[in-house]
Amino acid sequence: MVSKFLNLDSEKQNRILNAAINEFAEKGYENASTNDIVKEAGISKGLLFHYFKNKKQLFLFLYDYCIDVSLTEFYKKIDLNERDFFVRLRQIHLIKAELLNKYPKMLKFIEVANIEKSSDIENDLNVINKDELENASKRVFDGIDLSKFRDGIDIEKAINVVIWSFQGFNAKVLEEAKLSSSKQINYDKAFIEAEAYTEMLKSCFYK
Amino acid sequence: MVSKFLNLDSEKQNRILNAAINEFAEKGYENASTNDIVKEAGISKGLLFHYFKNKKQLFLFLYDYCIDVSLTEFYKKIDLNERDFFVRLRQIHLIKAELLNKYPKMLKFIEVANIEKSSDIENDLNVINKDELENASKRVFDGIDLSKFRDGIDIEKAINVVIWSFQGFNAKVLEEAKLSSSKQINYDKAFIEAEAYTEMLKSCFYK
Amino acid sequence: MVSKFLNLDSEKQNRILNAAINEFAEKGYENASTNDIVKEAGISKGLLFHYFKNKKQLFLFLYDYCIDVSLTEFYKKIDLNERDFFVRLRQIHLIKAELLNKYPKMLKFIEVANIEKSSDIENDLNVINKDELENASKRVFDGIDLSKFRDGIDIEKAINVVIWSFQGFNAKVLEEAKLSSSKQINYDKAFIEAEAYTEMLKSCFYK
Amino acid sequence: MVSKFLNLDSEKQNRILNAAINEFAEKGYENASTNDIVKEAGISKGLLFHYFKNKKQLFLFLYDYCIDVSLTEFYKKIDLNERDFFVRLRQIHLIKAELLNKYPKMLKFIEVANIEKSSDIENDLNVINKDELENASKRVFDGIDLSKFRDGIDIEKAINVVIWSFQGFNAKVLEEAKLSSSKQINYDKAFIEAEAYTEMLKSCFYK
DNA sequence: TATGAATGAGTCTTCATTCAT
DNA sequence: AATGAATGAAGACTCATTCAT
Repeated sequence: MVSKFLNLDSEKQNRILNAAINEFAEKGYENASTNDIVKEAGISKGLLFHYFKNKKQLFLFLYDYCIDVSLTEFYKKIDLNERDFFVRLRQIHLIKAELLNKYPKMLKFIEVANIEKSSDIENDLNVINKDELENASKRVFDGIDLSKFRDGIDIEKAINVVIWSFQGFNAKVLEEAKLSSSKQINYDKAFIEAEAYTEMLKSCFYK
Repeated sequence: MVSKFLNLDSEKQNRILNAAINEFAEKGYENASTNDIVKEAGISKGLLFHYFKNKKQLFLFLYDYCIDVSLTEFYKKIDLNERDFFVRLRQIHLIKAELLNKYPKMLKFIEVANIEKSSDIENDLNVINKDELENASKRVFDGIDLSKFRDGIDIEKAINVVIWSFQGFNAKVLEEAKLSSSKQINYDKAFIEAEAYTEMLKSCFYK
Repeated sequence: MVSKFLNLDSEKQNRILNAAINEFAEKGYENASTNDIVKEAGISKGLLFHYFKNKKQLFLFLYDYCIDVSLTEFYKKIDLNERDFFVRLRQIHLIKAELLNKYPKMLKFIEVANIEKSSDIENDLNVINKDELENASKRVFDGIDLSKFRDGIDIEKAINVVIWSFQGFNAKVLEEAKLSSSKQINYDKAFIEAEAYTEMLKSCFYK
Repeated sequence: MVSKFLNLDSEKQNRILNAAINEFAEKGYENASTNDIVKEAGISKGLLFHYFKNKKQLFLFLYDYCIDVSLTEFYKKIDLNERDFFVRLRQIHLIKAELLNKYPKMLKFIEVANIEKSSDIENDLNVINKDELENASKRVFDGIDLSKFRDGIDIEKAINVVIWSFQGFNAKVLEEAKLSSSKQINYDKAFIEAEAYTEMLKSCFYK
């Protein structure tokens, strides 16, 4: 069924893909309207269900697709020869920002999908989650130069602390942007602050 | 209107409260069914709308209610005389765990509400968010003994790193539980690990 | 049941009466809300149904009541000694205008009731219609001096033509007011025009 | 949306049209039930709203449709070469009676629509009213031979008197039928009476 | 392959009416 | 007499999904 979809000329394929990703990203699973998707994609009601047996399968397919595309791009861009952990981490964040720029809806869709509460979806998502994302986040730190870390330190934990710190930092930046009058991220300020955190954490965990 | 509800005998009040919190926590705003709520609460269709003029007002009331109840309990339990940051933080997490145990759906509801995408809800929620929660998270660290922090360190940033680290740690514990066969949190292991993180961070930031 | 209502102190009686007449006049039978009536009257839900077994009975009672009150006032004001048909007719219209001023909702209610399509109501209304209004419209022209009419004319038909003409004229005045910018009746102009019609019809039917 | 409806095979189109006109004519706008309409038309709930976005749009469409159909038929039948006012007027009433026979519900619907109090409807109706009906009622008396009227008479007023008289006469005939045992109009008697009124008015206003 | 008419269970909400107090 | 909590059928409308063409 889905294979039929993959044989479509890519222009139509993309129209459908974009329309659907957009709709789900904007409204979440339950609230997204297949009606609006076909309208936006310029195809008929029946055709969508010709390619995807139901809304759920469409959603799950899109999730797979978005993960694939973004991970592929991600690994294309990352420089695994860079062995310094903090430099690598900064790289990762920069690439994320690039992807967010290039595929804003796609990443929003992934985020929305991971939050999705609809019991219809939740279970089936976890399966893919494990297989695809888990080893992705491992590979991302392959080949890091561990000798730079202070002796006696639990390196795994240290790495986690750094990663979590930057997760938290990102969330803070986003939240501040949302509450600001301009609703815009102040990238310069954020970058300077990020460097300060980096220095602090480096002084904690590096020799 | 809501005042009518508050005059109800508390048994029925609780049945309605629990049914509604449960439903919203499980399915989110849009997908929650007022039909299912009344069925679960064992009341008639009309009665729900006798107390709450519509689904939205019910949701907003519940949000207020849940915030109130959990913050009240939180401040009743927290010992603001404890001035050590790490001890205080451990306290906070333990209280959170307790509350999660006592009112599992309530906290899930709050979380779900804060994520809610439904444009119907989003705006009205932010207002309450800011006023109530913002200064709550400030008070929680009132009276901390800052003299214990290493000289020359940016204390605010250090505190953020610790908080974010434990946020990440908690998420990891939950995720691991979800993927485990037992679906249960292994509290002993988690506690030991948490202590290790605490020690590591203390050695980073404390004198 | 209704007799209970009539024993009420007249202040409360009036509050209920006015609230109900108002509501029905404004929204018609089906669309009127008993909820709004009790709210406006400042009484409880139950009390209304204590006095009137249901919405229909309330409506029918009000119809009776309004007909009674307005007819009573009407006969109190009309001068049955005036024997000239056209003078009497002018009198009738002036009294109608007075009543409309004094009891605007009441007359609007009667009008709305007579138009009412709700099958629930329609039949039961006709019964009262016949008994009460029929002989009212007869008495109104009691004692007219028929000798003033041209010989050989069918007086009944002539009278009908005059009555219908003024009915039509009134409707025209109202319609013009509705479509005008001020939404107000231009009474001066209307009066002059009415006199012209009167003269024309007099010259047709009078000796 | 409505265009979808117009492409329907006319059998089903008519089923829907008749069911809806019937329901609205019988119960008025607010009280009419879309449930009953689809039941009567033998279509599903969803289909009605596939063609008409809501109850209001359906009602407004029907109004347009009914006006169109009845005016078209009316002008097809009327003989604008007949220049005598009274003959023309008789013609008009005969055609009305025919239409009433052919499309009883349609005309009742139009009447009901013009009376409609529902604020939802009232405004949107007036617009169409003015444009369509106003100049219709003018054209209907185009080309009347005014030279037949008595000199010195206000012809416009005279015409109004005649029109209003027959309006009143029609209402009387209908009312009498409603109150009669047979509930049927006695056409023979009505015709004779109408002729008598015609003669009387002719002798008033014609040379 | 492609269409879009058709379905009907489901949505939230209203409202006249009842009844225990 | 008076209250107002409680009912549940009915209201308009939505939407994923099917199917004849």
